[in-house]
Amino acid sequence: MDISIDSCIAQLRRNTLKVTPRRLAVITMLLAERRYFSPYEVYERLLNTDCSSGLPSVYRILQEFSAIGLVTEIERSDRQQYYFLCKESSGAHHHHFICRICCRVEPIKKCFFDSVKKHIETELDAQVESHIFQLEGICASCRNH
Amino acid sequence: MDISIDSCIAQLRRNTLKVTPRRLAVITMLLAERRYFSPYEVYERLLNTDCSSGLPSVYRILQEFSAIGLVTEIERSDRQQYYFLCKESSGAHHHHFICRICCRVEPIKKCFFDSVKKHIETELDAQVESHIFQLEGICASCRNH
DNA sequence: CTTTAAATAGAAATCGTTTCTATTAAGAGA
DNA sequence: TCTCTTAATAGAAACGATTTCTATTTAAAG
Repeated sequence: MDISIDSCIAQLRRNTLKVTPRRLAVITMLLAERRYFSPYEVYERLLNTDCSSGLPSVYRILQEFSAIGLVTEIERSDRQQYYFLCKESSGAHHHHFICRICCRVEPIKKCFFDSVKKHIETELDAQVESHIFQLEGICASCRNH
Repeated sequence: MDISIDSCIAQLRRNTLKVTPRRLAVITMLLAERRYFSPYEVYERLLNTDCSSGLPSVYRILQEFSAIGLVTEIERSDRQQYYFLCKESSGAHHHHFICRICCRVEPIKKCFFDSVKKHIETELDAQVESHIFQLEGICASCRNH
């Protein structure tokens, strides 16, 4: 099943979050452009539209969306918040590739962690519980350009 | 070669950083306990010693150390700064395992990235340039307890 | 419609981090 | 060992991302 405004609305309802114009505006924006945004960028984009939100509201909306898995947070070296709407909406564990040119994010279907976990646990004699894995580079579209 | 106060001092000299009591105090502290610290924690520990530093100085010292590769920064979900002194001082690319109990950090000798890079590049038709990889769990010492 | 709890605005606070300026001290050279 | 230059440090202040607070508005259940 592909992600759409309707599936997002359904996800809000499933989590008893009200379907408000501001929330829809944020979702619509994230759906239109599949890249990551800072809360301030979202705020800026919605300014001067009929569904602009205050900056604190944007923060809250994005945090709520993140809490229900509607959006995903990524890691950046500036240690600030960035969110995007992942096309891999199934909720299955996966990782992301971020294009440093266009800031779009691609899900990586295969997680290689299981195959190396045992090696690492043996090497360290530790119990590995979680991992962070994220890739950066240049995406197909930006390369052919 | 193992890491020691002397090898740290040599590294300061190599990078024309002066060997000051405050810098030595930070190094000594990080050497004694191989876990990660926030700048504030370092500041706190040095308070009421003969080599205490102001908080801005601690931030600067840790940033300088990080810039010359003497300390390493880790990622945490609270998006704040944390540094530790890695026993793997060779400078070769490697990753880290963080114990969520004792906050100690272990280097992982083998990086599995090269073996999966091609798979990912083929899957995405992208050029992968860098990656973040970090593990968390319970270390050997904390498990046997 | 009414009602109620959730959502939002906007101001203000918070807090990790950085900047600024005056002072101190490391260490190179005499 | 002494002097001098420049880097290091202290402490106050600023900064800026994020959160909190309170009053107001609104979604949506009944």
